Amino acid sequence: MSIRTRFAPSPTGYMHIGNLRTALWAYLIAKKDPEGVFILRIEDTDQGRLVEGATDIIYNTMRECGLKHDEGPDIGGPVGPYVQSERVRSGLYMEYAKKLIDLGGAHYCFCDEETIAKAKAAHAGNGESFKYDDPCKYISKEDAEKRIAAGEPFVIRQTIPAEGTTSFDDEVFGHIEVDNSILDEQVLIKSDGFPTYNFANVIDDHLMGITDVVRGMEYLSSTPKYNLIYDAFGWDKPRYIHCPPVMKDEHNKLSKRNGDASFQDLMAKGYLPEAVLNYIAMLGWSPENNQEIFTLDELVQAFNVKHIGQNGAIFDPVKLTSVNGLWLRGMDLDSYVKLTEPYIRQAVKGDFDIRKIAAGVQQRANTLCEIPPMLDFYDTFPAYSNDLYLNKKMKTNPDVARETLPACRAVLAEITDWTHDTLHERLMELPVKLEKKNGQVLFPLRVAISGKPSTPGGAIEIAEILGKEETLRRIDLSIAQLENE
RNA sequence: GGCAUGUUGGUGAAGCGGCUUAACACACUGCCCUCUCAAGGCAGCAUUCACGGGUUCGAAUCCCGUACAUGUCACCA
Repeated sequence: MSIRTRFAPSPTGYMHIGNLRTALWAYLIAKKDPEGVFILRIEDTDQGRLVEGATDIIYNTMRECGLKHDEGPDIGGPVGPYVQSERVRSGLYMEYAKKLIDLGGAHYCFCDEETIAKAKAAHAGNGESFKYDDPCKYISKEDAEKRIAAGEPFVIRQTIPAEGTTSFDDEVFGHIEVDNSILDEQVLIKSDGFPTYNFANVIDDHLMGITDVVRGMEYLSSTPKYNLIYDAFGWDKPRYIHCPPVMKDEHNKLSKRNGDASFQDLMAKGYLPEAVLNYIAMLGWSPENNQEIFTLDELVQAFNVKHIGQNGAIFDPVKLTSVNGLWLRGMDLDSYVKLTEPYIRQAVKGDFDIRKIAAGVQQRANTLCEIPPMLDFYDTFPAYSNDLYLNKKMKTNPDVARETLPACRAVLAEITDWTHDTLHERLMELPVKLEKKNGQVLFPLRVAISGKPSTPGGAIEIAEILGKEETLRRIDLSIAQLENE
């Protein structure tokens, strides 16, 4: 049987990184099987928490990442609808809930919240798990139905066997076993007629033929309850892959509430979707070899549930930045130019060769946002201090500059073929002639035409891009500044 | 508080009884290269795997206890 996985987010806000990673892993697990199907399902049974536009964010993020689903609300599929609120309307969950009541796996409950809260308060601090002993369990079905017909509000709760244990084998955490006595008789159908996550999720996973349930480990301890439902219906249970959390630091999970990085934020900060995906795939998972950079397709090939770890992984923006830089540097120049031109143009409005500027920046920028600040000296020659000529390693200082700069100027003024090769050839004659080191000639030149302590490119590259006229103009200004000191 | 799960360096982590005086990557430090900064190359960076006990000829790897952390105990997902 081919693998079917699903990503089932609630449209309650932005897509955070932990969520995205769950989606990615679910995708990888499905796609590892050539016949595998990856499904997108929207879980919007909590009408009160819906956030407008949240569904679009989910679609957009998935699309930007290249996580294409095979079935989902927007593209349909054989087991739709793929939005839970639409399924509610067909009465589907209620129907299954009633069936479950007949099978002894659930019961009607008329207790109000106050009663339950009181029972809980009375129990507090006695050293045991609280479990509400629902008196409604003992109401006969006939009586219950009479009360419902009379208009009394009700919920449907799961009925859990008082004794015994329930266990399952998680693909990541191994064998998990709990006493039924501590399992909560959770609400399956709310008083508004909507199912809870706990119920809708089980029903839909079964109806949609999900073979591998991939979700956060916060569900680990409630999984036995879900299995009890599968068992009551006599359904096959899926494989479970519970994912360890993605943490912000040692103590806190990444969460949107704290304003932690969402996928959108990372895009705005100049990261590539491919790099983000690449990085988060490895939060809690590691490949069998030492490969670090993976395309999505390579991830599909390399991914293996057996190598998912059990402990929470801290999201490290520094490492992400490094991975992003590797991606950026690995691009061919054409694609790089296309990608970065808007960023370059933020800083460079003048008529310069964008391609050459891009080439200089490619080996240096780790994120797209680092690009503009590197390039601010092209349009306007910045004010700078003569102290910039002082560099111990290069053995340069303002005096050296006073000596070499005029020589550079003279050589450059004569060049008619303003190309990288010619500039290189002619400029490299100078150190020999002046009996200086290369750095003593080229370092001051670079400072003199850029006005910056560091630049994306050396003197020759920058001079080439600036053009002859502007280069000479800047040298003249710099020589004048040196003499006025 | 009950229950569940986890604990390898600053970070991600490999390892799952001997090949480990713990791989790899990021970060950091130093050196090399070099027209700056990067990139690249090389080297250094846990004598030790939360702690305590046990099993074993042998343990990061198995068992028990302690501590700590996270999750869960909602008509939220």
